[in-house]
Amino acid sequence: MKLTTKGRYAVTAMLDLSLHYGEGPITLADIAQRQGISLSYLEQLFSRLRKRSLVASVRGPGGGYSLGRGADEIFVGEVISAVDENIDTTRCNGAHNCQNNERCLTHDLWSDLSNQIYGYLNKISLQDLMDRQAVREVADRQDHPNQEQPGLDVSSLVDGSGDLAGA
Amino acid sequence: MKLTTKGRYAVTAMLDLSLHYGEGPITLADIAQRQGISLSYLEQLFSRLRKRSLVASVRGPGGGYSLGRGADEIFVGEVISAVDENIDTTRCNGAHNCQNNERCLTHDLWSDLSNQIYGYLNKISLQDLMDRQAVREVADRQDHPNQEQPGLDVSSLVDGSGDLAGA
DNA sequence: GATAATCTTGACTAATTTGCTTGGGAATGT
DNA sequence: ACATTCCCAAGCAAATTAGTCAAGATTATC
Repeated sequence: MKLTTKGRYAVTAMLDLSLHYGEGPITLADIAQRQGISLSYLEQLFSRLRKRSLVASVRGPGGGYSLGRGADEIFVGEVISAVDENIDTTRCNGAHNCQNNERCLTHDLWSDLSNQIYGYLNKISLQDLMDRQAVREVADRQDHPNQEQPGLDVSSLVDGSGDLAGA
Repeated sequence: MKLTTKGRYAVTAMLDLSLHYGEGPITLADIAQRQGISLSYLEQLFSRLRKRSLVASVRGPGGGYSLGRGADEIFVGEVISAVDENIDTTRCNGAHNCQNNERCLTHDLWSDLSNQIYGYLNKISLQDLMDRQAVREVADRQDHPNQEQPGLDVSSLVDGSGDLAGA
């Protein structure tokens, strides 16, 4: 289990896709601009995401990428391990051909933790993240009712259209 | 939150210290040999661990390092963030001065996840890892009573000293 | 006090990974 | 045809990892 900025980019891009689900294929150029990631780097990441069928692609004009499954069926752990995919085999591979028992034991302790983290991340779906965020925003608004919501509350002051009620 | 081999080395070394708790100070040379990490690299890692008082040091002959607190008071998240300690400030720092709202939103989603992972790791102590490992080993032995336990069950076959009963 | 063991610090370096660029394709809607 | 998009591979600069080397500081022991 590894967790670096590379994985963050991948998860961020997948979240971007999730947020635009239903708008048809999303081009990498769009994601690149929105998330501030270089287009070619995204291409590399999506090449790996596609191999794991975490995304589906449509070529040609009007083409782009969309989620390979529903946002509630794609888990953060999958996304991260898709782009990490290293042939590392951590020194003491298999954890049973060590030099001495002591070393094996500590390695077991680590791999135990690693498995825990991985299991944890494989329970969090993209949908979960979006849901929790939505919940949190509502909670924040209730906690700070006086606080300015730049670009949002202005319109509700100008007219009582209430187009934010459902958001 | 970052999770790399660097953090793994740090956690592994701390686990090594935990396993030898009560034997007085442990030298880095010992850890280096047992865990297969270079001495100088350990020195760098322990320099940071010491600054966070996760370890205590004793100089001179017979000196070495020991845990700064009890193994049940040191959490994996602390150890990892101690050695990562980067001045990164992820592009969109503070998450509130972004170019557009869209980008901010996705970054919030990521930082939400990052906080979750961090919170998770900060609940797992070194003691927890050792305990769970011990529990798992017992469970394994009960699940596979016939299976050879190399280096362990031989002695119990030879004599009935039962020195493993308490382990 | 001399000596050896050990931590402490800093500068330097090789190897690897990240993040990106460039330059070409291949597919496909218009 | 043409523009738009995915696809792919080579290469490359910057950062990070992992390690070496060298010089000290502290302290137990002889």
